[in-house]
Amino acid sequence: MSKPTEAELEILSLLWEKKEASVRQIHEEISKTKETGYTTTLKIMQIMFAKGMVTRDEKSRTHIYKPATNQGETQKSLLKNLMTTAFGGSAKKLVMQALGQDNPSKEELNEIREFLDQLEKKS
Amino acid sequence: MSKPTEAELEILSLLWEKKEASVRQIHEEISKTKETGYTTTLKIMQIMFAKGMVTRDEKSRTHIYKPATNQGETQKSLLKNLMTTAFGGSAKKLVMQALGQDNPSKEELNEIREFLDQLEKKS
DNA sequence: TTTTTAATACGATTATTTTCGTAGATAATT
DNA sequence: AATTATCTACGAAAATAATCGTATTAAAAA
Repeated sequence: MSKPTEAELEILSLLWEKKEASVRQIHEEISKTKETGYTTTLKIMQIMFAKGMVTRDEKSRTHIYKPATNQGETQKSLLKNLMTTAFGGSAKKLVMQALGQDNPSKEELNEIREFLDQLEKKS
Repeated sequence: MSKPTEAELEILSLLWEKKEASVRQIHEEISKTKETGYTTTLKIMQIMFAKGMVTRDEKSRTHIYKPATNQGETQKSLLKNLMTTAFGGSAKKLVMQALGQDNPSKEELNEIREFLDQLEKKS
C-alpha cells in the first residue's frame, strides 16, 4: 500500500479510532483543528476509496467508511521510513527521542520494560 | 523551522551524518538508491539554503553545505507529528512498534533500560 | 406537495514539491 | 591555447496534493 499523504493519514487515524465513520463525522473532527471545506474532506475520502485505502458501505445515502489498511502495518512502514530518513536507521535513537519528549507514566515505563525483556528472550 | 519535505529530509540526514558535504557528494549517495539527476539534487539544496535549512561555504567554486537545523529538534518535531497523526499521541505504542521491527542488540536494550530508569527518577 | 437541507460526484483550480534543461562561468585536461 | 568536464543559477515543466465550486440527487421539514 502506498504511503498515505498528510491529509489521508489524518483521516485514516480517525477511522482507526472510530472503526467507521461518515464523511460528515470525519469532517467535524477535522474542523476542530483545521479550517477546511466539507467537500475537501469528501474528495480526499473519495480518493482514498479509489486507492483502496478505505472501504465504504453505500447502502444508505450517507456512505460509511472503514479503514482498509491495517493500522499496525501502516504504522510500521511510516516508522521505518522515518527511522531511515531522520534517524539514520537507529531504533534506539528514535525510541529515546520519543520517550524523552513525552512524559510516560510509571505504568507505561514498566510495560515498556516488560516488552524489552520479551524481546531479549526471543533473540 | 518549517517541516522538511521528503527530499529535503533525505539530504538533511546525510548532512547530519557527514557534518558537511558538496552537492556532488550528496548526489552520489542519493544516486545509490534513487534514479535522479544531478541538478535535481542541486536545486533542492539551493532551496534548502534559501529557506535557511542549511548554510554553505562559497569560498571555493564547489560549495560546501552544512546543516543549519539542529538534528535533535528536527527529529523531535517529526516524531511528535507522527506520534499524533499515526499513533493517537501514544509514545508507548510508537516505541513498541519501533523496537518490535528492529532487532536491537543486548547492548542497545540495556541502554534503553538505563534511559527508562533515568526518566523515572526525574519524575 | 413544495421547499429546504444534506449528501455524492467530479471537474477545475491552486499550491506545493520534484524534476529537468539550458546558460554561463570556472577549473582541469589535452 | 583549446577543449572538455564540472560547477552554479535559474526558469519552467511535470507530478503530486489539497481545495473548492457547481451540478445533481435524495431525504427531511415545512
